[in-house]
Amino acid sequence: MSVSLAGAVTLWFDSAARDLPWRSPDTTPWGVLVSEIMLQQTPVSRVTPAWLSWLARWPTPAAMAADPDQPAAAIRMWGRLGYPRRALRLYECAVAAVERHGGEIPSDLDALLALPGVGSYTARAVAAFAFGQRHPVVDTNVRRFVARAVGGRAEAGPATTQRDLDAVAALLPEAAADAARASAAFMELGAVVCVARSPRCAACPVATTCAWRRAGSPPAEVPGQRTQTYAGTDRQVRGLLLAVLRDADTPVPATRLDIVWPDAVQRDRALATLLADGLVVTPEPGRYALPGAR
DNA sequence: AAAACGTGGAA
DNA sequence: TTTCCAAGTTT
Repeated sequence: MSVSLAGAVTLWFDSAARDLPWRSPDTTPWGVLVSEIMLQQTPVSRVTPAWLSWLARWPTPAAMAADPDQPAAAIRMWGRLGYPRRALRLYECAVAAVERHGGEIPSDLDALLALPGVGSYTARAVAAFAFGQRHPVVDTNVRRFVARAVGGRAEAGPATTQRDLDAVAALLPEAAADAARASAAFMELGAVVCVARSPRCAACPVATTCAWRRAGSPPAEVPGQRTQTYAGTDRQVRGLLLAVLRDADTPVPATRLDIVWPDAVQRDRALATLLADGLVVTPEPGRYALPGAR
């Protein structure tokens, strides 16, 4: 073997990396954290404009924490990225940074893991991409790429396990900066070449050594998981309700919410979970608003 | 450990 | 038109 897997993929990354704004060398750890939270289950194409707007308005955690319109402003700025609880978590991260870390995003992995909405993936991504540390960064792209290139399987398991972390850690170069770069490269390859549906193996820098290809590109073992329809779910109703409040500049009466969904039982249930999540408040009986809205 | 949690674009 | 899927986290 002339060059390691990480080396080959990193070399490819050097010329093929997309020019994403949060990859700019002057991006702060806060900017990296914002990107990682936004990218949780949301495609790059939709995140990019939201990230630019977010950082323009709140260039630091302190700026965000001090904004008197929070957290309503965060929820509004979040727009339609989906999973709006992430907007709340990001605001809470800003507050935590100010209260616990002198206004900075911490570099320590355990301190990162203690931030709201920051799990195993996001904490390691920030530690690696913002601080250049050597940690396995394992997201769905990396799991899929490693499952194929190393494991010879068409698909990865359903969730990130300690085994996944260990497997990726074993692939990383020793030098921290190289390891962080390799992690970004693995993710990029999984995102644009080693994709889920029709992998573009002709464009892959490690196609000749890929265990899955060597095995004849066998199909996935399990056909597929549940289809998970969206129409008619509580999720859709929550989205409709929150959209009304996002677009309103004063607290709205219940009648404004009643019209977005005909089933009162499901509507009330969705509203109750929004209240429980802290995404909606009742400033006065019978009226609803985003938290902190003035 | 399974299920909840949004949204929109591509196939 | 329907299904798949996108840099996950939390309970």
